[in-house]
Amino acid sequence: MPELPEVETVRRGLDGVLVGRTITGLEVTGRRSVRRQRPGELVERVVGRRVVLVERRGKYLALVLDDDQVLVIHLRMSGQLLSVKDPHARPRAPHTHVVMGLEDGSEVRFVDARTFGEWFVTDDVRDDGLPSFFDQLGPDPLVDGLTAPVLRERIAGKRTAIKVALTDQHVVAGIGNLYADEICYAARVLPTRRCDTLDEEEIRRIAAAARRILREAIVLRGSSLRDARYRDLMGDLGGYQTRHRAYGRAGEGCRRCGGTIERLEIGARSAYCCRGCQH
DNA sequence: AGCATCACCTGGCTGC
DNA sequence: TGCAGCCAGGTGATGC
Repeated sequence: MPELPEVETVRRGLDGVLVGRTITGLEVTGRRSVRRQRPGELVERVVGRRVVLVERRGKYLALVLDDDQVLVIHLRMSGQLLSVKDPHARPRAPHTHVVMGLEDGSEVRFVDARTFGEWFVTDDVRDDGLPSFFDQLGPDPLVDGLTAPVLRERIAGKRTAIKVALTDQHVVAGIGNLYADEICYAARVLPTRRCDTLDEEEIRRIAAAARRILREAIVLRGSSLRDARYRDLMGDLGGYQTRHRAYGRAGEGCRRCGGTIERLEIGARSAYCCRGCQH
């Protein structure tokens, strides 16, 4: 499940293969991957355009085109982008739903088994050339930074669990179920703690943990889990899964206090934590 | 308005 | 061994 570190890794890959190149073809074969507009409209508006910039906010990828439109891609649960240099030599993987052809003969393929991911093009952009709906997102910890005062202001007065707030893209952009657990664990705060019960020191620890963990996960090119099959643009696995301290470790020992990692449910989502050292 | 819950979707795993 | 049924979760809609 791609979150900020995985999407940022893919963005860096796309930056190398797309910027300055012209999109020579776009084939939409999946029925659900393009749903905000007719697939034919997307193809017509995008083909022939040159990519001038590849940006990211939270889990959204934004390909800024030379006519000021933006091609937006969200991977959601299982979406994968793959760069293929020699398309005829490599058969398309099952669940390939969109194929973008480039002027150098290479392709970028969108593979998405669960079909939650989506592509759409918009010309509703801000002064900085990025989609206007990005205004609805909270600060991106990597792009905008996430200081303790900013986090305090974003969660002020909230009665929800801190984990619910951290994974709410309107509060902070880019954190999903996995990194929220890792951040709460590193901050020694239970994911179930109500936002309005957190003191200054705890908020400071959460903000610091978010910055550190997301940065470290990007260095290791994201997390590839056993079931989900996240790979980067070149098809390589990430390496951060070996650093997980909470997520997916129910019943295993806590590496900090020797307690046991528990699996809880918060709003029908799993949450992993240690009651021994998170409070 | 703010918060909780549900629908969407299917590969892979569990258990009988 | 085969297969039914469950689980995973980001986002937007719906309900309270």
